[in-house]
Amino acid sequence: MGTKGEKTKELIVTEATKLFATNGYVAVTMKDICEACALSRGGLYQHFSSTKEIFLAMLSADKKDWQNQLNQAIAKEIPADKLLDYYLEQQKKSLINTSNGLAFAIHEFAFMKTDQREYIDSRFQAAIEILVRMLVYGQQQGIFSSFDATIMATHLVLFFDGLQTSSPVLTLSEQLIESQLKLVKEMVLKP
Amino acid sequence: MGTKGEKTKELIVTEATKLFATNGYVAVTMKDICEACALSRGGLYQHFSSTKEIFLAMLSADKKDWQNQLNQAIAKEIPADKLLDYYLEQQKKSLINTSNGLAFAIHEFAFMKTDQREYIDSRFQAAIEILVRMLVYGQQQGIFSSFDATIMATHLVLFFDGLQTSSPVLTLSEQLIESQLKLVKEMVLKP
Amino acid sequence: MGTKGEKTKELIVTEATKLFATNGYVAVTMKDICEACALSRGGLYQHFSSTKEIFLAMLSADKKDWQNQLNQAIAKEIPADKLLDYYLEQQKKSLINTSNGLAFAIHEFAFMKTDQREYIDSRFQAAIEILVRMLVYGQQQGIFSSFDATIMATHLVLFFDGLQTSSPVLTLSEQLIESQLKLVKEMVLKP
Amino acid sequence: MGTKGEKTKELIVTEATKLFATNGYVAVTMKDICEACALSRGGLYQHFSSTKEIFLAMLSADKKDWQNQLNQAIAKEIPADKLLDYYLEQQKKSLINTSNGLAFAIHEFAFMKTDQREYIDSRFQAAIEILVRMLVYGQQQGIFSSFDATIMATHLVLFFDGLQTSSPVLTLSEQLIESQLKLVKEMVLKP
DNA sequence: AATGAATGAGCCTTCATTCAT
DNA sequence: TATGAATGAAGGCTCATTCAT
Repeated sequence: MGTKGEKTKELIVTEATKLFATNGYVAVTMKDICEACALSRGGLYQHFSSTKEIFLAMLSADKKDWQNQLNQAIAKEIPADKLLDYYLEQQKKSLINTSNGLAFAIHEFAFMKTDQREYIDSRFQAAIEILVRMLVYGQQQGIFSSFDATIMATHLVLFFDGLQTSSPVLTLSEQLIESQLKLVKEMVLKP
Repeated sequence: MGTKGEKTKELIVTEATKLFATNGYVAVTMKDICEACALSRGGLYQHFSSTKEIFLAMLSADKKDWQNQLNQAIAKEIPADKLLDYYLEQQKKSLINTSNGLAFAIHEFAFMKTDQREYIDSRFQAAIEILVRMLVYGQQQGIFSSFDATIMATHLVLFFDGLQTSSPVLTLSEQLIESQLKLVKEMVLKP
Repeated sequence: MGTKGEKTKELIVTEATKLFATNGYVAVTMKDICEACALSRGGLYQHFSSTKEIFLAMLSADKKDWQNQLNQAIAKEIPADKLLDYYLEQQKKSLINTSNGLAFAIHEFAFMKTDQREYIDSRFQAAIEILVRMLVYGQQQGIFSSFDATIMATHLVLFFDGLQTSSPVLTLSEQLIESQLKLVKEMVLKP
Repeated sequence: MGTKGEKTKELIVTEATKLFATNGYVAVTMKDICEACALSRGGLYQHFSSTKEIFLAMLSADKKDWQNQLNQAIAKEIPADKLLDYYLEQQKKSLINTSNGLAFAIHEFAFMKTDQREYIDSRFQAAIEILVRMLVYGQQQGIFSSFDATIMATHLVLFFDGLQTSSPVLTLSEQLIESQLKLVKEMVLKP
């Protein structure tokens, strides 16, 4: 039922997420988070003792969102081409979202905290698995071209990763994004 | 004839590059660079007054390398498929190179120093242009599939960017890399 | 009821004032103040983030003292010649006070921080106004000579300013000071 | 006949004087002077090994100017009231001169370098002596009021010192300066 | 739970000064 | 004489972290 402590924790993660999205991982200090939450030093430390902890808390919350997205889409048994559209739509949305620095922050986190590599690897694998499931599903329905689903999924994950990570840094036109999404569709769908 | 000052500058850029490749951009301090060069604080500051300056010096040196690579490959008038192989080979090399954190460091730099966005944009555009030239060349020779060269080039640049940036973070198997390169070849070459 | 923070702030201003009086404005570093207060770097910075801030805090405290002096003297409705004596006495006191470097420190501060000129101007004006009030008062009582009160007040303020500022620098004999005060009296009082 | 070395020395003193007048004494670094003279570090140190040395060189050059001014005025045997006018005119000139920070710089120097107190004292005495000579001369001519010449001279020197030192710091109107000069005249001249 | 004062470490930056050339 | 590379010391500032209240 959400004790006060839990609410504060949520507040912290929410505010910190904004900061990470805007400034990346390393640049965010405990002090920044204190200020963003209007919390004192001691108050913050009561709940988390480092930005790393907060970042991890954010990631695991995020993961659940991902899984939910997947579950919902699969549960609906939508035709594969609609699923693809949905997937691309999701990617587009988070590309356009201004505060998309999160993708970058995650990279940064992974780079700095080598001890978290396993965790990052598992996220990567999870992203691929989801796509594989979708691609195989489309091939079974005869809608998608024949290709090695794992290889293609990996390709797409890496591609979108590049796109997401570059988006806060490069000026990517709406048109560029559209044409890239169209290309992906052509790669996946049967001609 | 290479004054003492110029030599020191080169030394600094060289040592700093290693540090950036290993630790990313933000994590490298002027102090680190001092130590790596066995130079005193003041000695370093005589030549560069911030890591940003050093990073930019490194980038512009790097840019020249890129241009040289292009010029050499084009000058040799090699058949398009060989050129593609060469390109993929280059990508693979820098993927396997342990100190490939540079790709990440550049992203980090771009993210932090928003005032350098133009510069980063121009690097991105330059990378695409090179590829476009190669792709069109292959299409003229009838070796490459018919596709919009600019869109495909953009796709590949973003994909390899994702790959390069992820490589120091994820455990990418040799096999995974190979299969991805093969996929790219299939996308580009006529069946 | 005087929180710990406020007490520390007062301590800082007190100690810093001593340092400014002894060494002038520019020569005093945050480090010096730390040491004088037996406070760590961070501890000091919690309260003030520059010597400028501390100096301004000191000045505003000082200003109140001035105003109080004025109020007290005026409230007592003392005859004008006694008021003059009191004023000269005050000047003499702060001349003899060893740590009178404060007058110099204020000049130095004003010279360095041109953005504080308004503040310094207002202090100058305030000093003149106080004197004008006293001089007019004495003229109304028929005790002071007839002169333009503002011009004379300005003259005296500048003169005492020169005297105060010079006193830590020049070896001014007791006798010299006495004769100067006597001269001022002759200038102001009716023969 | 002005060797190269002497010319460089003069250049250094000239440029440094400008810097002192603008920034005061402490704020001027050897580096600043190097740059102002377009001279290398080593080049500057060849002639002077500290700002203190340069400042002293400047002061002694300045002293000669003062003496010359005196000699010229005295030699011309001008009536005392003209001499007074001339003196006041000189004061006014240097008050209006923008770069009048020199007066402040000298105070600062005196404050910091307590070991130079004797030197500063002698300057003060010299300034008084000059005035005394003038005042006595005027009294002998029956043009000046009767007052203790030494005391009045001291008063004027301190007053103008306060004025000169305050001028770069306070916004002193032309009118204020005029009225002060007039007051001084009234104090000195017979009614 | 929360506050905010205090500590101490670490990096940044600027200079005076020296020295080989 | 003059150059400019290099040193090292001094001070500035910001944080993570702890602790008494």
